[in-house]
Amino acid sequence: MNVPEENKLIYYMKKWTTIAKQDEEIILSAFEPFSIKKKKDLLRYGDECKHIYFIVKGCLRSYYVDEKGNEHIYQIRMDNSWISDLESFFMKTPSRYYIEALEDAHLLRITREKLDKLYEDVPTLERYFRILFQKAYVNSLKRLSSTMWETAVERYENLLKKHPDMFQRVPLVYIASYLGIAPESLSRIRKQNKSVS
Amino acid sequence: MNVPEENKLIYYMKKWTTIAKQDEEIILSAFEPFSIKKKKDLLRYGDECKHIYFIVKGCLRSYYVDEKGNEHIYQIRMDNSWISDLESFFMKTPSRYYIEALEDAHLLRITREKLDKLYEDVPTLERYFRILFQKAYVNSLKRLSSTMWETAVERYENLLKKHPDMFQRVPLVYIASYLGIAPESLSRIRKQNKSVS
DNA sequence: TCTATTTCTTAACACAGGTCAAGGGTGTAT
DNA sequence: ATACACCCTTGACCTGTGTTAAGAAATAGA
Repeated sequence: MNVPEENKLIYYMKKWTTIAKQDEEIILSAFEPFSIKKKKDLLRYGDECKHIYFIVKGCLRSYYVDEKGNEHIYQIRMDNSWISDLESFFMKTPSRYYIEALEDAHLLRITREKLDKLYEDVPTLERYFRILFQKAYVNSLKRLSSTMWETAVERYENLLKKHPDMFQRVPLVYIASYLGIAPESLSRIRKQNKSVS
Repeated sequence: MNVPEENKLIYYMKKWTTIAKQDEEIILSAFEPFSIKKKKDLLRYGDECKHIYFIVKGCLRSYYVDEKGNEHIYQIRMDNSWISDLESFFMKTPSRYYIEALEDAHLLRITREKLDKLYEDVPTLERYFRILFQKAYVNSLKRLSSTMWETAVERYENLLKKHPDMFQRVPLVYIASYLGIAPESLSRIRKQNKSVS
C-alpha cells in the first residue's frame, strides 16, 4: 500500500465499483478531514452519531457500558476501515455506544445529509456501500459463530493470525474484551501458548 | 399484513425505496417461485449457493457441522425474510453451511447473474439491498454483543419477547442451538422461568 | 388404537472461564 | 533518579453451562 493519504478512500472504493474521474472530486469534497487525539471520544453514550468515519490512519474502539459499569468492546478498527454507530447514524437515535481513539487518528467523516446527497449525485456509491455492508454482515456472522461455538483459545489464535498488528498497537485488556473474555483469561491463554511453541 | 402472496416481495421493497409501477414486473419476473418440503435441504455443505431466497411462507434454518459432527445453527428465518449463504453466493465459493426447511416453504429465488442484471435494470434496487444489508449488519452486531455479554437466561427472554411465534413453530433443540446453548440448558432455563411467573 | 420416533426433561458430574485479590513490570513526566 | 500511572500476570476459588445418560412426554404413522 503506497497510496497518498487523501486518495486512500477513493482507492478502496474503486476496488468494488467504478468511479468516474469527475466524481472523485465530488466524493472527496463531501468528506471532511478530522483528527482526534488518543483517549478522546469520537462518540459518547446518549449522543446521536452524526457521522460515519473512514479511518485513514489510527486505531479506535467502540464499546458499551453495562449496568454494572463494565465496558464491553464490540469493535476495534484500524487503518483503512470504517467506524460509526450505524444504528444511531441511520435511525437518528441516541447512541448506546462510545467510540474512543486508542491512538492519535486521522479520519474522513461524512454526515447523513451529505451521504444521502452523494447517493443521488454519484449513484455508483450506493453499490460501494451495498457491498461494504454485505461484507460487514458476512464477517459479523462469522464472528458470531466463532464466539458462540469456538473456545477462547481458538478465538485468540484466529485473531492473532488475522490481525497480528493489533497485538502491537492495542493493550491486551481491550483485546480480551473484544474476544469476549476476561483479561486474566487472556493472560493465561498466552502463557499456555508460549510454552507450547 | 394482508398482501397477496405474489406481491409480498414488492411490498417489502417499497418500504425502503421507491419502485416505479413498470419496474415491478421486471423485478418479479427475475425471481422464480420455488417450493421445498419440510426436512429437505435448500443448500448442502460444499455446494455453491446459487440463489438468494425470499421466504414468502415457511421456516428454515441454516447451520454448520463442526469436526465432531455437532450442528450449530446460526440462523432461523421465517416468513418475509431472506435466507442464503451470502459468502458463497457472492464469492462463488463452496458453502460451509446447510440450509434446511423446518416446514414446507414457499420461496422466491434469484441467481447472482439475474440479480446483477436487475441492479442494472432497476438501479433503485441497489438501495433496497444496501439498506437490507445495513440492517442485517446492525442486527448481527446486536446479536453478537448479546451472545458475548448477556447470560443465557437474558438471551432466552429476549428471543421469547422478539419472536414468540418461533417457539410455536421450531423444536426447542434448534432454538437452543440458535441461542448458543445446550438443549438441556434451555430446558433448565424454561423450568426456572415457569416457577417465577 | 397401538407403536415408533422424535422431542423434551431431569439429575449427577466435570470443567472452562469468571471473579477477587495481590503483586510486579514498564513507560513517561518531572 | 523518582514517582506515578498504566498494564500485565498469577493464584485461589466459584459458578454457569456443557456432558453424559436415562427416561418421560408428545407426535406421527400404521
